[in-house]
Amino acid sequence: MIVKAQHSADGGQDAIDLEHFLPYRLSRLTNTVSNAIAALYRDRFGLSIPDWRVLAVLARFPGSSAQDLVSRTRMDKVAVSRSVARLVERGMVNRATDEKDRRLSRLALSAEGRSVYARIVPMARDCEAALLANLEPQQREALDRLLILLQAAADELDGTNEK
Amino acid sequence: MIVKAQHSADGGQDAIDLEHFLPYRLSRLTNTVSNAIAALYRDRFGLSIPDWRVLAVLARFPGSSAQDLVSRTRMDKVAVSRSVARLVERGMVNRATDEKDRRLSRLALSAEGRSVYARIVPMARDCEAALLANLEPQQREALDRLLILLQAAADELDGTNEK
DNA sequence: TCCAGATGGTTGCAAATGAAACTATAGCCT
DNA sequence: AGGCTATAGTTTCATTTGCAACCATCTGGA
Repeated sequence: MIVKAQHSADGGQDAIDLEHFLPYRLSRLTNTVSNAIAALYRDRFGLSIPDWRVLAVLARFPGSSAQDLVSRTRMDKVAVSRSVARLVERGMVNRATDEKDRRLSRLALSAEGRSVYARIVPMARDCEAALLANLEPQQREALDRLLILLQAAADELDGTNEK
Repeated sequence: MIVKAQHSADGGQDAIDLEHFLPYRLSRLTNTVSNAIAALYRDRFGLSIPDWRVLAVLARFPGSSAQDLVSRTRMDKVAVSRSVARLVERGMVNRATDEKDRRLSRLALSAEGRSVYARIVPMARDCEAALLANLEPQQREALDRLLILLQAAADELDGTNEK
């Protein structure tokens, strides 16, 4: 049984309805999308979303270091370290120490990694296509612009609160 | 040092650039927003985002049961149970067993809870306003429509993969 | 050359999260 | 009434996550 809405003591104009609260809506949307995709990768290939991100970057930028992965995926460096370890372990990624600077690893997909990646790409594309299926071309452009603006505002917000 | 983009063996037209991949962009945006907000609530009031969501729903729907909270916040029932326990513990929420059905709890904000809530609402509004600050009114409407469409598509996607 | 500080990356630990098992109560069907 | 099934909510346990401490290597300056 769902309780009916009620106004708070002072009239309710200062209450917030989660359903219309932008951060909540974004969070809900992202969670739904991520869960659907995560299930897909996990069931078919035993990969997590972080794993997939690492593969995607290495497919495009072979020879990246872990630090490159951090900046390109915005993942935590610990998460990158662990994903890479898993993928090396499973033979999808090759790691070689850079000869010039022995602190960094040069990472790249193995043949196996490329093969897995090639099989995932269509699934990822299909997911994206399904999300966008009901949008007109101009709505897609609008979405693109909005996401850019929102991300910029969010970065601003994050930076402001920081210190 | 950032490695330059390279094409994969088969020409690269089947590679995915994370920066333009919608699920990744959504995830990134949501994480930025959530982290900024979480820091705000945590620093000022020691509340997590789940806690805040419970407060928000109880402010608007006093007398909700835990189950009502689950459907209104889309949180996991375990998360709801834990948030409620914390909030009761801290004196922000009152719990009473329903007399008609002794399985359910009737939850409501205490005076303290209302007071905390009243102080958080302006912060939440400010965050939302900051996000939307650079959007024209018609862009905000477009955003609203897009979020509805995307959420519907995401629900569809989720339901399809499910079984 | 050698030391101090910076950078790349991993490990350890503690908190957050989620699935599944469990307890308690209710409602239905005979 | 008795028992079966469903629902509300909590607890337990395994996994994930993130910070901070850590080790290794490099770089620049005395």
